[in-house]
Amino acid sequence: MENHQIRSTPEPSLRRLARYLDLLHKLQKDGQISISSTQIGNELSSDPTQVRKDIEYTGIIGKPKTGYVISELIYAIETFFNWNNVSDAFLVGAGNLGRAILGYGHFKKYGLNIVSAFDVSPDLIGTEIYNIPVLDYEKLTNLSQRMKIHIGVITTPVECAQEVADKLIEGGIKAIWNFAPIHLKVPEGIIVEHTHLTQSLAVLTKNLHKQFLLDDKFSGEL
Amino acid sequence: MENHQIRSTPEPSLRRLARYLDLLHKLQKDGQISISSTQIGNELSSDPTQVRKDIEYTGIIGKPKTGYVISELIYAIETFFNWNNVSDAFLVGAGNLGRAILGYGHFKKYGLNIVSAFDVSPDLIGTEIYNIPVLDYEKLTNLSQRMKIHIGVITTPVECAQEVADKLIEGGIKAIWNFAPIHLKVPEGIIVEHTHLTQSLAVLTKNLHKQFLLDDKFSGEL
DNA sequence: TTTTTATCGAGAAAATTTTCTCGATATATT
DNA sequence: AATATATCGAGAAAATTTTCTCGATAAAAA
Repeated sequence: MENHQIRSTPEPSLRRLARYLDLLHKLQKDGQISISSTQIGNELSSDPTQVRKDIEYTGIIGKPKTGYVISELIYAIETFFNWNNVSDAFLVGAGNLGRAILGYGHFKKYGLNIVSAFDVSPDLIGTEIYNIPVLDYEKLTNLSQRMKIHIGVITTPVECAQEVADKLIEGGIKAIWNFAPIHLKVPEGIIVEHTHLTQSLAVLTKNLHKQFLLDDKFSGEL
Repeated sequence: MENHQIRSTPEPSLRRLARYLDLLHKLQKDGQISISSTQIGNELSSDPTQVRKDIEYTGIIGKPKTGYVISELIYAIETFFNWNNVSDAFLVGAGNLGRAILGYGHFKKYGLNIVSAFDVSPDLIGTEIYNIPVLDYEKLTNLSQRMKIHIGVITTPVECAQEVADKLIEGGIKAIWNFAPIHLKVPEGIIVEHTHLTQSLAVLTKNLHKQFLLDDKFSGEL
């Protein structure tokens, strides 16, 4: 009973694959037909071998000398992430960030279709944001059960995030994309992806700090 | 000339440290005085040894049996990231996402103070968003030079991101927080932190997919 | 047609990150 | 005061991820 898990793709590879996809869409628009790992590496400042290893996870096989056909590679990555089948999702918390996410119309290309937003504010309930209706938070559990929604996006203030998560799970949700800066406690088998911007800021400021030290200027200030 | 680099903190550790800080602020508000790596591990479902290793990077030393004094640990993490010294920053692109970031008032606690936003839209120029003035994009380079701004946040559409980055660098910016889904080409020594939500979505959907397969339901659909 | 060149894929090696182990020690309990 | 307990920090071991090496091969050039 040691290790029966499926050999799963490393998380860094998953993140890089998403970036390759962005690049591929762009190059395809520019009319390019095929691409090598070397070129991807050049474009994204990463190592060609690593690019090949990442791409291997999608199952596609390239050709020596030419690399991969862009359209096939796009299809392989999308299939790998199952982004050809779009999942409906609910978003809870129609504040600034929620609004920004509702306004970003491209998630459908990444398998996510937000069908309703929920909020407690009477001013918002009944309105539409970018054609997505804002409904009463009280109806969340009932609706997600009836509509068989599997993904919930939490963009509420941190104080209510755990309660919202509980409600979502009660309504049958399987995966939560959490933007509130709190670690959600969820039962086994529920997926949580925690996206908090201060984490990125931590990396940014630390690197900036390091760079300043390397530059040997500013050292007095730091 | 092999490896003269400063032994730098792993990026996953940086991200985790930011999460510890969130937790510590919360527990401090609840009146707790000290905390052990075991408790942090329980709260965030991570390994106590890993928590200790992460915390070691900040230089603080804990006590057996009791752990760390929360206020001291907060101070140590903030100092580690240099978040006690707030840096002024510019944001370019006052659309949905830009607005959301301007509206999130807590970045000051994480060392980032956005002093102005920039946009090309005449409707926006001259207005204020959450008390932050929106200025004409044309004035970007000039102002960032004069105000000695070192950090730029890009929340424009993907098409203009590279051009904006070039302008920011021309204006003397050292670090860019990029939300546009494109790999920016920048000269050596410029820090870029690329935050793109589809990367998180990649991880989320892949895990969800895997979970569904484990559950052995839905396999027909997938 | 033969040679050259660019790139793939696979396995090995290196580097990094996480997890394990354990002696030391501060606090609580007997 | 002596004993028990929880936790730290440091070094070792394990696991994971990245990078290197190289034979095979498809396309282009000679």
